[in-house]
Amino acid sequence: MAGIEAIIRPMDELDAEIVRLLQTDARLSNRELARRLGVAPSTCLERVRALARRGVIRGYHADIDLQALGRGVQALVSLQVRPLSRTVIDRIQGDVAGMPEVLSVFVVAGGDDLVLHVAVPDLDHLHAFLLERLSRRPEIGGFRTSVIFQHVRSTVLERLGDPA
Amino acid sequence: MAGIEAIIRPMDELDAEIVRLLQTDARLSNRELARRLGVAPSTCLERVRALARRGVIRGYHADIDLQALGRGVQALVSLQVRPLSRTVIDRIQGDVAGMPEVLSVFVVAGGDDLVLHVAVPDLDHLHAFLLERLSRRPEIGGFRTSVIFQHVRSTVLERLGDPA
DNA sequence: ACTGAAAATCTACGCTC
DNA sequence: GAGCGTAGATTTTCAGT
Repeated sequence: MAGIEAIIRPMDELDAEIVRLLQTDARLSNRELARRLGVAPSTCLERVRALARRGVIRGYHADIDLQALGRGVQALVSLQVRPLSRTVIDRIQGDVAGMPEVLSVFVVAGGDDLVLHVAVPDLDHLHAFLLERLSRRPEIGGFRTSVIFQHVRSTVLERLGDPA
Repeated sequence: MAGIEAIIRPMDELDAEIVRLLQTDARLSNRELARRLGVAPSTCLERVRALARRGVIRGYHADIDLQALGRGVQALVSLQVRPLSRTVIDRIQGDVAGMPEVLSVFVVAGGDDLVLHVAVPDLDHLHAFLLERLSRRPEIGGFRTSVIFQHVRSTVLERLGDPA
């Protein structure tokens, strides 16, 4: 089972290449995109729109340097939630996702229930965040913090598995 | 200490607003961007270019639905590296970052040394990845896998801390 | 930082296969 | 139905101020 989108409308080679190129540079002009694909601009435009309509392309975002935002210190915070219920998880998740320090929230299975990726100005701010924003919440059982030395994201995501 | 960029060239309110808007929609036309900021398009264009030149804007990327790529199953994999040396960490990090299953790699302090964020077609593929790509490596001491039920990313990152 | 004008691009639409 | 070419509208871009 590989996602319902693949059923509604399979992505052909042209779509895949568009997705690849726009992951690398979302500001490529439609004209340039068409040139690289070897198709007419009008064709390319329609493809890109269809991909957005189908939800394959979810948006276009500028990638900002965290240092420049004064947030050079990053950490992963793993935490347990109790009681572990849908309601409590959802509430905490919503709350933490809204905190400015938080880049992303993972709801996970296993020893931990939530993992937060946070970015703050310095270690003092990290400490304050942990003590004042997390420790105080009674639904949070305990947490473990790992400071991040380095973070590498892969630039282009390709389709994986069963090639239709 | 809030990042060297802030020293080289402080970001003013206009820059901050550009960064905010382009994080939300990287495909905003320069014209529209200028309109929302209340400045001339030429001014806006120069600001955007300067932000890219300074490295504040690191790039523009299309956000692709993982389901559509046939990668609906995500997990966090925490692992220990041994012997824990710069050389070994760097090599493993480079290797795993190149694996198609891996979305991102965190080098961390604490109980674990590396945390991988992976996305695969299904649980079988996840299992195979763990056994065939990770278990076999002698430098990897052990690992713990947490399947991800939900992942929320914050859409716009703001500057934090000491407002100059 | 703005104005204006030339060059490039976007995109709607009718056409062909 | 999918892709193409054209033409009119829009945008980008760079002088000069």
